[in-house]
Amino acid sequence: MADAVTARTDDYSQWYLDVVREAKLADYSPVRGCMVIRPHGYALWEHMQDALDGMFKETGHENAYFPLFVPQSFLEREAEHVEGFAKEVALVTHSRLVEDEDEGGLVPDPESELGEPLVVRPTSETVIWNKYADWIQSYRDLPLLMNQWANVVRWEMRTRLFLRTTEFLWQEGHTAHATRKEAEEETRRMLEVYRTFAEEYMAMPVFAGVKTESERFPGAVNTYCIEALMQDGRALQAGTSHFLGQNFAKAFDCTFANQDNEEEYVWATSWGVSTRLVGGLIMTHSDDQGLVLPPKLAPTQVVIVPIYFDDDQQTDVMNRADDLLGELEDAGLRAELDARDTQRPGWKFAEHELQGVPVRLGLGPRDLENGTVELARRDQPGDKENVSQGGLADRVRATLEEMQQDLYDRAKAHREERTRTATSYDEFKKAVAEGGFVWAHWDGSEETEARIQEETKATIRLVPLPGETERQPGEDLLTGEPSEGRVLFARAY
RNA sequence: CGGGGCGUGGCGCAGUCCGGCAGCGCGCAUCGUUCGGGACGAUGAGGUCCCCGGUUCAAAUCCGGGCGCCCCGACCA
Repeated sequence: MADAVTARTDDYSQWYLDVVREAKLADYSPVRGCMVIRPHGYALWEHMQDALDGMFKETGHENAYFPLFVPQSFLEREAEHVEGFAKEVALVTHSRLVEDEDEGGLVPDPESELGEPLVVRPTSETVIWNKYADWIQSYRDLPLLMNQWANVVRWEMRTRLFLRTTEFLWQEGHTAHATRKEAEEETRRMLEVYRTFAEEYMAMPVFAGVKTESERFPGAVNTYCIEALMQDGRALQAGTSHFLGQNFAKAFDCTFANQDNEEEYVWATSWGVSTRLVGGLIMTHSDDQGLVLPPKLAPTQVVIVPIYFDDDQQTDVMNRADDLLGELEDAGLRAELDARDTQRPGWKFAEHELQGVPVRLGLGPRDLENGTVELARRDQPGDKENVSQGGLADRVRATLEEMQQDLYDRAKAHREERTRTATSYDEFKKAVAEGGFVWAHWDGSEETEARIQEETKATIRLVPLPGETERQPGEDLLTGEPSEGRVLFARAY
C-alpha cells in the first residue's frame, strides 16, 4: 500500500492531518470548524481526563456542572472579559422554528425571540461567579474549589483539528479564596499540576511562566502558562492558570465576611486544559509511520497479533495468545488481542503502527515451538526482538516504562537543540525563522512586543517564573532599552 | 475577513480547455489461491457529476447566479 501519511519534511501541516485521519482520532463535521472525535481519539482524551481528574481531586477540588448558556448581560459585567470574548461568541436568539410561508423550509419563529439573547459559553467565569456570589457569605465558606468538564464554543476564524476548533472539550477549574496570597498559591499550584501532567503523562517537556499583558486572559490579573515545542519548531500553549484577582468578585458582587466581620471581595482563580492537548501530543512524538503515543496515555498499551497458516495452527496460536493476554491484563496492562480473522498480520502491523500502540507482540507457530514472542516498540520502527514467553508481563511493563522515559528524553533533547539565546536582533530573527524557542531581552513595552511580532511573527510565549531561572538584566535587542531579564519568544500555534 | 484550491460511487482522483455511452485506483461483497510487514486472481455491487437557472438535438463539460468545504495569512486555548 502507498504511504498513508505524508512525510513531515514534505508538508508538516498535511502530515498532521494525515495522522489524525489515519489514526482515526477525529473527522470533520458537517459544521465548519467543528470536529467529530472518534472512539480512538476520545479514548485518548479519557485517559488524559482520568489522570488530570485524579490530580484535581488530590489537590482538593470537586467536580460540578454549570450550564452551556450564559445570559448575554453576564458577559458584559466584566469590561475586559467582554472585550476579549464578544467577537467570538455564538448566540441563541430564538427558541423555535416555523415553516416559512413564502420560501418554504424553516425560519426562526419571530414570536419565540428571547427577551435576552443567550451566549453559548466561551468559558464559564460569569455563570459560575454569579452563583458563587450566592454561595459565599463567610470566610467559613472559603476556599471554594471546583472544576468542571465541559464543552465550550469560540467562533474562531481559522480552525485546525484538535488545535483550534469552534467547539472544544476542556476542563475549567474555578476557585474562590479569602486572600490574595491563597489565590496566587492556587494559581501556581495548578500550573504545577499541568506541568507534571504534561511531563509525566504526555512525556512533553514544557516551560512554565507568565504571559505578557497582551497575551493575558481577558479579565485576569495574571495568566500563567506552560509552553511546549512541537517538532516543526512552533510553540504550543498547553495549559493556562489565571490569577483573577477580585475582578469577577467585583463584577458579580461576591463578598464575604472575614473573621473581623469586615466585608471583603473574594479572590479568584481559573485554570484549564483542552482537547488541544491531543494535538500537542501528536506533534510531540508522532513520526512518518503515524501516531506515537506515550504508554501512560495509550488507549491500548500492548497488542498481540496472532500469526497462523492453517486451522490447527490458528487454534494453537489463539489458545496461547489468550493465555498471554490474560497474563498481561492481570498485570494491569491495557492489552488487546487482535483476533480478527478478516485481516492479515501485515495489515494489522501497519494499522497498529498508524494508531500508535506502544508495544506490539507477534505470536506465530515458530514462537510456540521456541516459547518466544516477537516484541516491537512503536518508537523504534523496524526493531524487533524475540523475547521469552515466561515473565512476559514484566518484560512488557519494563518496555513501556522505558518507552515513556525515552519519549520524554527525546522530546526534551529536541527542545534543547532548538532553544537558543539571541544576543542581537539579527541573530534573533534568524533563530525565529529557523523555528524554535528563543530567549531574548525585552524592554517590557507593549509597543516593542508588537513590533517584534510584526517583523518576525514571533510572540512572547512567557516571562519566566521568579526564581525559576536566573534573570540577568540586559538591553532590549530591538530598542536597546533596559531589560529585567530574557523572555521566551517563538512562533506559536 | 483577505489569498489560493476543490466540489464527479465510501475515499483519492481523471474527464471540463475542445459538449456526444460517467471512467480509473483504493476500498466494499462473493469465491478460490494465499498468510512472520498493508497478498493475488476472477466475478460483482455501488452515481440526483454541490445546488438553481440559461444555451443546445444533446451539458459533469459552455454561460449566469448561489452554496459548501479544505489549505495559507491576520485574530485566538
